[in-house]
Amino acid sequence: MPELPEVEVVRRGLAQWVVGRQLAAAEVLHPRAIRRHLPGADEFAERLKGRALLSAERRGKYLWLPLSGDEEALMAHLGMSGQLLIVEPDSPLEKHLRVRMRFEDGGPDLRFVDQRTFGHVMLSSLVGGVPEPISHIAPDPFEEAFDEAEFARRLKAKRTEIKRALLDQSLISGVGNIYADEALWIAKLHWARPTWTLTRPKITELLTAVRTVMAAALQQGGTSFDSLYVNVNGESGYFDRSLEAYGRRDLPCSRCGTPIRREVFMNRSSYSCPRCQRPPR
DNA sequence: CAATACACCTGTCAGC
DNA sequence: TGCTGACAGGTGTATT
Repeated sequence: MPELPEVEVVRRGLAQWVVGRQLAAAEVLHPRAIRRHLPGADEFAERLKGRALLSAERRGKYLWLPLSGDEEALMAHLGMSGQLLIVEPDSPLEKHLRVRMRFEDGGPDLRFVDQRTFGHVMLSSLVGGVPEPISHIAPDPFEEAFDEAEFARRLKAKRTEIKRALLDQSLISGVGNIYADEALWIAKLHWARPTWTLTRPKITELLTAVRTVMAAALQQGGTSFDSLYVNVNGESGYFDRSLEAYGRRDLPCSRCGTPIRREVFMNRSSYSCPRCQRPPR
């Protein structure tokens, strides 16, 4: 479940179902799932044993659960197809189960399931409350720490296109391919618009669009085109019905009726309205 | 330094 | 029916 709204849906599920509980055992079923945990699977499992999960935190698309004891956390990134599921301990093992965590209370497992294995989990120290491996990730636009003036300054200093900048997690985190296209559609900006030509008011408008579309998506439980994108209980979100650009090739723009076009940019799809979002000269 | 191309995976679907 | 190629919500690393 990848972009910010979908990850936030998962964070809320974790806060409800695993925070406050004590881990009994962790089992790594696929080494690739912990490839960023350099000490390896045995150390990962040993270090988790007996630790309590204190809270559920998120920055952009990264999740972490601070642990009792030392200043460290269980961190997760869902990649393209990762899921964190809460399931009864006796329920059948999922086909793509990568890491299984069991609890002292005998209650539901926390399972990391990931078809494509682009996601990962690891243990990491906390630096200023944030996992050390994501110190290079910028705050997301819902955080107190997000500095709009700083974002605007860095954006204008770039020599690249606006969509590439929106997807740059070191500039602003949490935005992915769907919500980048949706926010650009709302702000009537073409994906190729050079960052340095944007005025400060237009940048503010774009940021408002990013926050608006992500907040709306969160209210609908996120965007789910298929069963890969589900909350901790396996349920889909409904925001796909509200998308204005993404995935709507040849369908009429809701503002002007012009068919939405699909173009390839950065080796992935970009959807936009040819009339509302004029390409730069 | 900054910007870009590519690799990393499994699965589904359209077209032949 | 296969088979092939395109495509899928992301990001770390290597290369310019």
